[in-house]
Amino acid sequence: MIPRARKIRTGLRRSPLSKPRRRPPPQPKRPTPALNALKSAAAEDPSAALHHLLSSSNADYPACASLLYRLARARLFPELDALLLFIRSRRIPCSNSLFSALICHFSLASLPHKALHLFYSIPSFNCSQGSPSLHTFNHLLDALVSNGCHDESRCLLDRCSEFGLRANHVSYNVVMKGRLSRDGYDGALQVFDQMHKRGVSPSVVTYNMLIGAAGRNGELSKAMGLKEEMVKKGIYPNAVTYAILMKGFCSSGKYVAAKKLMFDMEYQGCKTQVVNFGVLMSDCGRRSDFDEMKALLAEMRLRKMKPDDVIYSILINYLCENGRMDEAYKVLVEMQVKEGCKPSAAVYRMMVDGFCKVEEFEKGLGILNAMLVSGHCPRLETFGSLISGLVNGGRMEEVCFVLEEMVKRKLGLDLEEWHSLVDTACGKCNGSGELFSQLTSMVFVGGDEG
DNA sequence: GTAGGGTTAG
Repeated sequence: MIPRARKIRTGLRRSPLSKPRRRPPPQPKRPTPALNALKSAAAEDPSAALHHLLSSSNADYPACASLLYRLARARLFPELDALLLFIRSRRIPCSNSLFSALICHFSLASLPHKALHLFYSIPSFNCSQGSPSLHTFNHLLDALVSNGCHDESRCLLDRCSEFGLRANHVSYNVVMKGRLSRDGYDGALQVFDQMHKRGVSPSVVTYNMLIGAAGRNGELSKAMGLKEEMVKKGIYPNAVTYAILMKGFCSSGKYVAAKKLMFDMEYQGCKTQVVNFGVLMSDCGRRSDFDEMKALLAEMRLRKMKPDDVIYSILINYLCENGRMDEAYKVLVEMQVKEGCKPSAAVYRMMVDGFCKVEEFEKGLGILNAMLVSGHCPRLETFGSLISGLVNGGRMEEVCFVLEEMVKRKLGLDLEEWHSLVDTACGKCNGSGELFSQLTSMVFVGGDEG
């Protein structure tokens, strides 16, 4: 498991086929000390990098954009606001894709109104198109819908002409997703009708959402009927459509029918993809049918399909849930060696939690180490269960290692967790003062624990 | 950009 530095997205990558641009003025060969300071600060602390940038004279788009992304990822929103004000006042040119990316970050941080505010302020920036693009608009709709602002999203959809935009199928699909989550199938159907009245054609995604809703309601013939309807309209089901249908069958306990559909789809002119196997694998996992899971993997190999990281994470997840940690570990190694799949944070989490569950805390610690080295950060709960396990086993050196890693990541235990940790440690070692002081010397890092 | 197997998000 080789650690790899995470790439910083600058939004500046150009295709080799894109037109050559005017050559920029020659740059000095050696970076200035100020630039060096900025670079090293940016590598460590985006907030420090901001202060350097605001006081530097050569703040250009690349520097600003990469710092904006870093601040957004670190969720340092006050700093991000300051940088946006700076970019606006300096008339630094910026692209619509930058605004889209920031809107997505605001959405993930549950700040839909911040996303809305940024969208409205786009014309005040030196933005390449001068106004928001349909892409940016659709991202904003999604930010609202994903955060439960259904009425705002519908309102905005009706007002798109004010921004010089014409809503497309994606805009309606996003709003339909919102209605589906709030009002179910019938609500979604209202958006579907509205779409039709306004002359926007449904897409395969539109139908996939309706089919999914029908399947979740257990209305399998309705789901199949929708598939026929789309074909009649010349909208062709894709592998995702079949995956959604198969999932419907599985959730009604019809695994065999789902599997048959996976074979039938090929005859209906749609190539089976990994996602279709994923549906079957998950259903087998829920029923702890590991033999069938193995058979599915063999079938994939027979078809020369490469199991991806998700397929492996399904398998590992259920092996861990069933306490079959030796097998899970084998699969973890196999996915990396045989397929070159990099385990995701989720897979590492499953493995650490799985080892904790069977009380093999040292093996859990080994996985945690690999996880940290590969640049993933465990959840607080994962850290917690590992620590309490190690404390129970009296492995204080390891506990301190884990606590130090938490401190590095500004993760803190709350007061209650500290109490239980200290209680356990003292209980284990008859109130050993040394252990107690080792533990309490760790800094409180949550900020307001007192 | 929106749907989809795993999920902490990407």
